[in-house]
Parts: sequence; C-alpha cells; structure tokens
Amino acid sequence: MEPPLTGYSLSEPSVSRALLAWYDAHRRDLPWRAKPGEQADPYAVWLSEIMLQQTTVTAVKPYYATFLGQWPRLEDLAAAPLDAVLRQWAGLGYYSRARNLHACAIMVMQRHGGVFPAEESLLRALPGIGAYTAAAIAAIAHGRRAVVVDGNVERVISRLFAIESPLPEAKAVIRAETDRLTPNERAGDFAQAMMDLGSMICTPRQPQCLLCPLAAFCVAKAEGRAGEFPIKAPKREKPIRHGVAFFLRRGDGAVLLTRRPARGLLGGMMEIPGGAWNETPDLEPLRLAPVAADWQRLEGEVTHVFTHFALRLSVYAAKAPSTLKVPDGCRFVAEEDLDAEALPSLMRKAVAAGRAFFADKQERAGERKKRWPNGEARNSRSN
DNA sequence: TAGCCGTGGGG
DNA sequence: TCCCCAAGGCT
Repeated sequence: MEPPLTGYSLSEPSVSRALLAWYDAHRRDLPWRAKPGEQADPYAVWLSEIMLQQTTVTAVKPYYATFLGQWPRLEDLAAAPLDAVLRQWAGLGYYSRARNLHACAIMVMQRHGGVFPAEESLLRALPGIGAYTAAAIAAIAHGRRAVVVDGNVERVISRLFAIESPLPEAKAVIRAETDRLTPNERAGDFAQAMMDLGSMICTPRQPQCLLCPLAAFCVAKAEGRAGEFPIKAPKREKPIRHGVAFFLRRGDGAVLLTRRPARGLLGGMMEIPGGAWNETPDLEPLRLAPVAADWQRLEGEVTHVFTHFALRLSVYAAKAPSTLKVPDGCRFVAEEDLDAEALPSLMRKAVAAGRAFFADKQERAGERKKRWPNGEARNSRSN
C-alpha cells in the first residue's frame, strides 16, 4: 500500500489544532451546549447525552426542551414518578434509557449530593452511563481530559487512518488513535468538534472532503476511499414476528390499557392487551383476548420495525360489554388522556387503528341513517 | 462477546 | 420500498 500523501505525522498536535480552529468557526449551536467561554451545565450535558444515544439531534431537540421545562433541575427529575418520565420519553425509543435516567438522577442525589462527579470511574458506575457517556460528561461538563469515542469519532478516525479492520473489532485501535489525538486542553471541545465534523462533513455517505479541515491528514481521502470507511461486520437478517392486540373501547371512548413488564422490550411502557409475539401467527388469536366480547378483526396489520425484528400486529376491536369487570392489571384510559400515556410508537399505531375503526363505523352508521333512513342494508366497503 | 433494545428520516 | 443510520448501554 502506498504511504499517505500527507506530509504530516498524525501524532503531532496539528490535527487537534486544525479541528479546534474549524470548530471555533463552524460549531453547531445546540440547546444543551454552552456558549463559547461559558461553563457547561452537567445536568444539561448528562440529559442530552442520554437522549442522544443512538438518536439523532433532530429527534432529541423537542424531548430535551420538554424534559428541561418540566424538570429544570436534577432534583426535580429525581423526585418525579417513573411513569411521568416514561410518558415524556414515549416515542423516543430505547426505553431502558428512561428507566436508567430516572434511577441515575436518584443515585446522584443520594450518592453525590446532587452533583455529577467528574471522575469517569464514578460516572461509569451510574445507571445508563457507559464508557462513551462517562467520557463525554467528564470532558464536556467538567473540562477533564477524556477519550471520547462515539459513532462519529469511529467514522472520522477510521477514515483518517484508513483502518481496514471491521467494526466492532477495530474499536480498540480506534480508541488508541483517538487517545493520541486528544489534546490535554479543550478535550471537551475536541470531542464535540469530532462529533460536529462527523455530523456535518465526515458523514456516513457522501463525505464532504473538500470542506474538511482534516483533509490534508486523511489517509482515506488521499486514497479516494473516504466513503468506504468504517468497514463493518456483516449483520444478521431481521426475522418477522406476529402478534395480536385487543382494542377495547367503552361507550364513552375510554380504552383498556395495561402496563408491560418493567424490563425488556418496551419495558414499563403501556400497551393495549395482547399476546406474545411469535414467529408464526396464532391460529386461535381470540383465546388471547383480555375479556369476552364481540371482537372484530381490523383490516390489514399494524407493522413496526424494531432493532432486531419486524412485527406484524393483528388488531382486534370490540365495544366493552356493559357488564364488564376490568381485568387485573388493566385500566380504562379516557380518550382525551391517551396522548399523554406512556405509549410507545407501536402502540400509538395500534390505538390509532382502533380509533379509526370506531370512527369509521360511526360514520358508516351516520351515512346509513341519512341515505337509507329505513335501515336498508348497504354493501360493505370494499377498500 | 454478541444479542437485546426503538424510532424516524434520508438516500 | 428497502436499507442504512443516529452523541450506546446492559447482560
């Protein structure tokens, strides 16, 4: 392989200097980010870092604003009921983050007097804070020198050095190279600069090498192969699972909900009752119904794609019998309160399908009354 | 260590 | 439509 045409040694501080100069001119203005010269708020940094785990800035912004508005300080969040946190988190995904966020807030209050520690090892011991987040908080919120490696850094470094080994195997090498490049001063800005670069210039597809402050140092760019990195191990294919869910609606519009088990998939979140999700559709789905009722199968299926499988959810709807005894662990939620519940996106789709079914039914009944006042039968809709 | 754990946007 | 991806952590 030819040597890179850089003329620089990557162990020199040239890289960090070039990057920080670029950052000072082009840094993103983000709600949780301190203005130049200001001190970052550890609570804001922590909250944003948890939300940003595997989640885009665009998706995080409204949630961050809501959380900070409702719980302006750590002690407010620690004092909140877990369900209130789950409700506000609903839709953002990876719900263990919300559970750990709440547990972490309580733990920082108890163990650290409400102040986030600056030591990585202490941060690392808190729920939801792993190697990346601990380093990020230490560097960004406390000004410590820490080696911050996230997905952006992995991409930038793997291109800078044209690392041919695939992820995740290459993680150790990438960390070592990041360590060598991380400056003793402004380590937090260096980390954020790497992330801004990865987000704005050194993007996964179509990297903008012509605008890159590190182009002169980049081996992959010199080889015209920037877009090929990072090399990744092949991923497994995604299986399909099938499930059933039951939308039970009371006359006043209230809907029967229950809470999922505290851990695991969608842990602690609300759902309409249903059965397990299996690799084959259930042959007798009605035996899974929470109550006996006149269940009608909705047309089509609610589909949802999770990280490691795709779900096809068959939804049944029924009007709650007047004599109904509410099943254990379930409760009716008023129609106007559904939006505020801790319903994950999948369940919001299922609820929307159920509500549409009843709205459509009501509309059909109205049409019949208007156009066929005698109660004459009408052909069923055929969409 | 590798599988589990969401969601929505973009190419 | 489909596939890829995003400031990872936990077990």
